[in-house]
Amino acid sequence: MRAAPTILHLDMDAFFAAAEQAAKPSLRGKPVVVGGLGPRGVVATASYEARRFGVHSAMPMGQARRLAPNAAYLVPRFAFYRSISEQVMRLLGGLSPLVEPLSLDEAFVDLEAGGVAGDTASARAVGERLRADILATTGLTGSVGLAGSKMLAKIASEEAKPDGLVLMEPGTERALLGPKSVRILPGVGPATGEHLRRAGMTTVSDLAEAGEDELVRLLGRAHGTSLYRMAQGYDDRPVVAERDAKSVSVEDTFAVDLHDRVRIRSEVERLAERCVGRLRASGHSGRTIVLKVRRFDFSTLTRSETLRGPTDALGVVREAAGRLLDSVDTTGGVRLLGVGVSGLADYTQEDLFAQEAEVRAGEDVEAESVPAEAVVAEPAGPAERSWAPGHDVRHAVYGAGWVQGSGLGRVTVRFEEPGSAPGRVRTFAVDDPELEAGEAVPLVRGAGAGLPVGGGAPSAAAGRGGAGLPGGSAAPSSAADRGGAPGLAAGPGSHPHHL
DNA sequence: TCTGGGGTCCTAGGACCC
DNA sequence: TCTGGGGTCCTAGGACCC
Repeated sequence: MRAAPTILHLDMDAFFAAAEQAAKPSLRGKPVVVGGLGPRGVVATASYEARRFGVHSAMPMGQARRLAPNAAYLVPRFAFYRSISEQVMRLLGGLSPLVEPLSLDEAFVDLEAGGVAGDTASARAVGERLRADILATTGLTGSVGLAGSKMLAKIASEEAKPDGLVLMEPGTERALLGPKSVRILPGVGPATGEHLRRAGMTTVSDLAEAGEDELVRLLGRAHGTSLYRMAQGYDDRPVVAERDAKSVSVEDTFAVDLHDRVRIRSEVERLAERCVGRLRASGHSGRTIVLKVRRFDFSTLTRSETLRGPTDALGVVREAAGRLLDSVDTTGGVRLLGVGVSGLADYTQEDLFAQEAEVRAGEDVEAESVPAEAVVAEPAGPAERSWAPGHDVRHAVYGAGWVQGSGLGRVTVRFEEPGSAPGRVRTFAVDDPELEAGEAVPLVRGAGAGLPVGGGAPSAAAGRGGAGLPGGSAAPSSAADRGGAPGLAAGPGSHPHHL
């Protein structure tokens, strides 16, 4: 808790949806929903126009479509968002060495450690200039909160949304916080909120009045004490730049429940491959293998096994996951499977135990020598389609555009790009030889320099020559996006945020 | 067309050890 | 020979966050 509001929290406004609107002129000012388009998809981000219809994050897509039938529904393009995120994080890095990314669109910055602000006036000036720089560099708006602690800075940025800045003057926090709902405090979700409500506490000042002992009795040691402190506006957590990953996991929800035991096993094996690909790409090995199963009725269970030493060997992880599956009853059907590795070692190391097990398992050396990238790039989920809505394409005659929809052997493309006027729509056969996957066009001319969208070779900034990227990154499939490995593998040390 | 995917942290019980 | 008390590791589950 410091005397000057020098902790900054940045939160990009409706990030995924705003990025799509910036890339697609015809969508500006219109409701846009980004999320899974399969039968079991949920909303990742809704534009502010879509929110007016009641659409919000984590809502099932079906419900969103009922509320906003005329919105544009797009599949997320993580590689594209990541490239924008890197531009933003670079701007933050110019303010301070202490930048703590929380996700692609959110971060804390310690302005005091950066020596760029020491009082209210300078902090506000830095925040406003940052917002202007972000707009100039990316074409997108972000909201800024400034306060003397992380918690208050985050609450401030929430109040600033959209496209604003709120500075909480130290000394005013208790008065500001007191009347607000307990739900604004970090760590108070639906369950804790309901728990507190049943105990008669709905506002932050209710918590402060209840006292620490009462909160600990209700919520447990850790949660109770931290909530009591937060309710008084007290929070001295430092901004931490680098945090070590603790686990790596992959999971798939299937369009229809799986019943066939053989199919379930093969899916678990494929998940193990993807998981190991990601594990290796991040330069880790791990000791504990976790299998996750969500049944037809949404009940979820995990089974784990801890090895004697860390491994990054595919055979070892696959065998362990298989053993864990043996202990799970799947009658009734399975809607989700996941494989994870935790207990990560700092670096990949030679592991005699793992190699031994590998040999016993009859692992063929060939599979082990497959590069991690190749494993990750394998076609993934059942939801993969050739022409996913929202993806960039290029037509030999009409130029750059994006997929508006496809089906019945046809694909509809709108031809426009960030700097153009809203474009018009044309329809082609899905196998039209003049149509190919395209690369994302930089949102701001000249601002995207040195920001390869897929994390591959550096590409010319404003240049959007047809075959700029190798097929792997430019493929319409979102496999590379979903894997996330290219981004992780691309910049050793330069990307403080993990996926 | 009811509920994604990737994470983090905490709790609680049992095993095991001193 | 009627019960201590910690500490650590492992497993499973749950809440929460974006």
